[in-house]
Amino acid sequence: MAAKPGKAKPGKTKADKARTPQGRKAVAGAARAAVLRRAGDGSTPNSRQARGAGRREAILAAALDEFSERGFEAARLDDVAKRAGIAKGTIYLYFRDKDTLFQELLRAMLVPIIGGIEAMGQADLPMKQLAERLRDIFIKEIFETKRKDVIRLMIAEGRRFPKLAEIYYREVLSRIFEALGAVLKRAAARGEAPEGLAEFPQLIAAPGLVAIVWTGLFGELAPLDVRKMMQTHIDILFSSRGKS
Amino acid sequence: MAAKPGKAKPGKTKADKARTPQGRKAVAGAARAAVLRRAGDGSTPNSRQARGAGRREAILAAALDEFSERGFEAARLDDVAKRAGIAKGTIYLYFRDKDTLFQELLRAMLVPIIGGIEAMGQADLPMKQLAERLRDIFIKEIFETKRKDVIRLMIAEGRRFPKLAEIYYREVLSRIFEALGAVLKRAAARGEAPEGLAEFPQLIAAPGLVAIVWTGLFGELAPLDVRKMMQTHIDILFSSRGKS
DNA sequence: ATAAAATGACTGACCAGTCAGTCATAATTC
DNA sequence: GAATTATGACTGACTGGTCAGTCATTTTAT
Repeated sequence: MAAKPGKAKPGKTKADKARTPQGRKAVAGAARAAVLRRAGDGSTPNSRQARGAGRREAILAAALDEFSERGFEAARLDDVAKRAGIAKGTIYLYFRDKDTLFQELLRAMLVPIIGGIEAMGQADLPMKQLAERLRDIFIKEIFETKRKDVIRLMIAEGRRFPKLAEIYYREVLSRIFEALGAVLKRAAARGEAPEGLAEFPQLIAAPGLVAIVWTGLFGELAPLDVRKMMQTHIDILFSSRGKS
Repeated sequence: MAAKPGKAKPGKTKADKARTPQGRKAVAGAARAAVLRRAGDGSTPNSRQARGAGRREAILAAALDEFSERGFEAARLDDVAKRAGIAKGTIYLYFRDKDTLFQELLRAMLVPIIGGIEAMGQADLPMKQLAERLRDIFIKEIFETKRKDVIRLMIAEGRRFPKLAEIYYREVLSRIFEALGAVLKRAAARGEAPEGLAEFPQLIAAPGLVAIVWTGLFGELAPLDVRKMMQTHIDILFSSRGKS
């Protein structure tokens, strides 16, 4: 958060040229070649656009790793650049500043979550099976991917990005919980879900939150069998005598 | 860096006196007077000792506010000092560095939690009542106090302070969950708690975690009736047909 | 040849931690 | 008990290092 442009005047440039360090040129050139090879290694005789798109992806991926390893404040953009195999300045061709990079990262990772889940509200499965499928999706699509790190980031830093929290709530959570609430209400009418649960869909999601927070803090210290925990939870909520 | 007097020797003092900057003296004096007035404003004709004790407290209180408002990295010790009504240097008389201050703060706030809870394992109440009492303790002693902010801090920053996470796990969580597990096992034997729950006491605590995280992120946006949510949870876990 | 993209040295703000100096209080002396 | 000296809690200007963001220059694509 420092913006003190000042604006250097154009004009005196000629005089400076002599100062350019030469020794470095060769080295830098080599490193650069490697980078470019990497960027284009897929196959396409990389057009500008293709490369540009790739860059964005690379930056976001690197940023995710750095941010989730050190947190927003402690993460250094130099490291993000290094990890992405580019120079720091390049980041600024794709993102206005550190804040923007962070927010676009979370937004891009979090919003797509609804897709899969919202659709599920439609299928009219028995509640327990639906819950089990939900659990599988959670484990496969969130817990075992980097999305869990994104959620961790949201939890850890969300407070200082209220706009981000709002987006996440509006575009993701409120929709998921609304769908869940509807499903739960129907299930309760059929006697497949406890009364009152529909009002607090958070209680369905709670073990997921526990899983993410616990493994983040005590993962090595005291591993948690997440699938089993969630199964236990489901059995308690949706069947007096669970089958499996 | 310069001379290293450690305690100026008596003798040459006279000569130096002239060098003392004057312009500052008056200003500094005034500021100081204000500080001292504030420090002693309670009533005690502040003795050295009494003041010293108060300072530590004041620093910890200020640090809690700053840390939980901005996070560990972004919090500035100058602001902590300002909030505590002291100078930055003073912090270093009581804490080695920023890390230490942070860790001692969390440790001091978190460890005492066990006291109340562990005792409860003894009383042999019906499970549901025990759960309700637990919920009341949580709401009164954690959720409605600054301890919830401390837990939030632990969640947000704990990953980068593994030693702290370990202490928290060993000295607090493992004990609480062990006690809870035992209670749940007995309750299950009496038919008052679902089988399997004893293995995952985290499931009892889950709504508490939800409460803390939710209110931190979406508190203003979508308030959550924490007590009601927890009651719903208890009713589902511990009675087929809840009474209230 | 020209434009667009990328680079990385550089700048300036920022902040943890230091330390020489101050001064209220305590200890000692007369 | 008044005057003198010693103590150490407290201060805040300062240092050294860090890092977000800029921009003149170089590289690449067309």
